[in-house]
Amino acid sequence: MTDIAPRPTLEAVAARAGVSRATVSRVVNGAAGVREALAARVRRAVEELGYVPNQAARSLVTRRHDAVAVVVAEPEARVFADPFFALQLRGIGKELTAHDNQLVLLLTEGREDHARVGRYLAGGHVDGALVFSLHLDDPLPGLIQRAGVPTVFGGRPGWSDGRGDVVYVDSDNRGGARDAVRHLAALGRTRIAHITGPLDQTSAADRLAGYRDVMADADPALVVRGDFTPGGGEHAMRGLLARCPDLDAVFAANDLMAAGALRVLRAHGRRVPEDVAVVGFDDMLSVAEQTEPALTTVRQDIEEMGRLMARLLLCGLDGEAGAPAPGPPGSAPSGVILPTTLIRRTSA
Amino acid sequence: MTDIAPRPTLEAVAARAGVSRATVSRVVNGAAGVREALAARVRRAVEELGYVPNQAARSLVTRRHDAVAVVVAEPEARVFADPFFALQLRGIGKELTAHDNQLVLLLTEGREDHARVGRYLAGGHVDGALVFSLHLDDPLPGLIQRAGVPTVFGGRPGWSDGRGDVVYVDSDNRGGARDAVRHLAALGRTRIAHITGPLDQTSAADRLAGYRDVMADADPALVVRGDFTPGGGEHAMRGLLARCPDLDAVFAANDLMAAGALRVLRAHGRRVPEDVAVVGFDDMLSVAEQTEPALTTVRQDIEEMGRLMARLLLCGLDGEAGAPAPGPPGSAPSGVILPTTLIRRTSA
DNA sequence: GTGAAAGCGCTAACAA
DNA sequence: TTGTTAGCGCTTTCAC
Repeated sequence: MTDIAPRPTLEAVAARAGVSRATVSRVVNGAAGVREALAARVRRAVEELGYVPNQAARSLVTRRHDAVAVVVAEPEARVFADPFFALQLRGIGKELTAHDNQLVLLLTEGREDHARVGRYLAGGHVDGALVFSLHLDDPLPGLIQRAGVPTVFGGRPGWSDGRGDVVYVDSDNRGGARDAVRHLAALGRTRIAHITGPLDQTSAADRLAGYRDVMADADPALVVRGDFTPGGGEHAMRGLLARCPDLDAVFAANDLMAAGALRVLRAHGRRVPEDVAVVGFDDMLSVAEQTEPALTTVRQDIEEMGRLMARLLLCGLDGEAGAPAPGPPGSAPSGVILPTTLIRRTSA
Repeated sequence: MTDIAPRPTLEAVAARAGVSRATVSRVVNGAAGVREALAARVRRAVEELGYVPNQAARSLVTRRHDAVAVVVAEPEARVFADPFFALQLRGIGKELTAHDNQLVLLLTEGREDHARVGRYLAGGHVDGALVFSLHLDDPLPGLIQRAGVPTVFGGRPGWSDGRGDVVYVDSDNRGGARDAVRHLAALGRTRIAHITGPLDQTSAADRLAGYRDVMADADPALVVRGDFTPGGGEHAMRGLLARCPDLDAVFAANDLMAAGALRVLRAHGRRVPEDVAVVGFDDMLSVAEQTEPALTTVRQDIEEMGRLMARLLLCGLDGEAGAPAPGPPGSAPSGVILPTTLIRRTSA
């Protein structure tokens, strides 16, 4: 611990420099209109006293905190296991830092924590929030809305249909899925299966929708539900193989499940891509490049998503109360959809 | 974004409840000495108005924030890749939450960010800091000390020799290493090699010291430097095999490197544990249980370390200025060392 | 038990 | 250009 040296105040600096508090404030905040001679005196006093502005006092009057909360409604274990978040966070961090904003990471490990997060946001600690991983029935959005904190969501919120002004950033999950399935079809595959993610997440639902866009009248038995984990992918693949032994392609809703599916296919003696072509989603390099064979997948620019979320939030913050997105004023729910690209490797 | 509804103040609640601000404050903060009837009226007013205290105003007077910063001086990528941090963070999070404190995660990606972190801490946003992953030459401790923020370090700081009042929590790296090497010796091994971590981290240095405690006059060629990564472990193992083909045991300074060493040993046709016994350090389950053969290793209770760090910090915070650790007042550098245990699996 | 009043350290009109 | 002044919303003596 450290000695609790009473930190010098603006007042003290002013006294030492022989000026008024207002002048010191101007210098400290880089406002124009202070004669250089005085400014120098002030800066020296600041230096000598080791003055650092009291943020609480400042925030009390400016109502700004230059801090943004990132809320991840997901148990920590998953957050840290998933390179997805790491990348997204990096994008966010870079953008925030560039605008001199602090990133405050709020972890929640279960529902009990949501109230705490709600209180934190409502307490006016931060200027805005970036919120991830909402499931359909999540109470957090409600809490946040009530807290009145400007928010940008990561991924299309499931309930965006109902409510009004929702800003979010998402990948083109549906379009990407369509590309993946079309690619398989172009390869001449006709029995194309789909392993979905948990359908209470819009990303999973949208990818399924993309699959259906192309495979409008496919055998329903070809669609099986997964959970975005490798184990889930294995399980789903086994089920698929049992029900539809004649399948010749699989589109998995993410790379992790595709990796699981690949293992099961091999164990069952199916060659990839000769017998069964496989496409994933995410282009999570640590997975997609390591599988045997390397995975053809749909790439999304995750870091850019993060950066964009931060930019959108900051930009809305600047524009005062409303008008967050660059869209026309009074425009409806504004989502920004980032494009995806199919990355061809060897699995399809 | 959301409409900027002017949040109700204490004043407003007081007016609505027909009492003074002081009374509302008392009720809101759970202070005793308010007649139940009044308290009920106040609570109702709070409810109706959706009142939430303005933390900036509160902090301005109380000088408390009920928030603790966790500073990880490590590129984000590593933080999120390493289950070590996840566990530690979980421990910290649990303890902080239990005491109604917020965890503010400060990520740094390179030296440029250190100044920003320093400013943040000095700005009085948090009551204290938990700091990790310091390398020997890190400038952060200096910044933090100057910021005058109570701090607990994760892992023994390299410079603790010089400065005074440093509180830290660490595993018994040296003792654990001794146990590991003694175990190998007890198995009858005599040519016991050691793959170290980066020696500018005290954990690595301490483990090396433990190895030397037991192998005082071992062939220096048996010690080779690694970097805590699997690749580093492989590289080190190859070097070892080339220099000392007669080695019959390896103690790696962490599980990741042990896993790499195991791969190389297998590639070279050495059987584990028959020809070469291998021991790791950490007991990182996702690694140690997955290796072939399963890894004998030194376990440290990482989550407990995190919890303890938080407890120490909070406890110091309560005790006002000084006396952080439970040690006698005026006691020197207080480090808390957690015990380790050897976990026997099949590799040794 | 309850209220009145004095700040916490800062910014932002407004005056000078 | 610089200083004066009035708060920001809250806690906390100190009277009542």
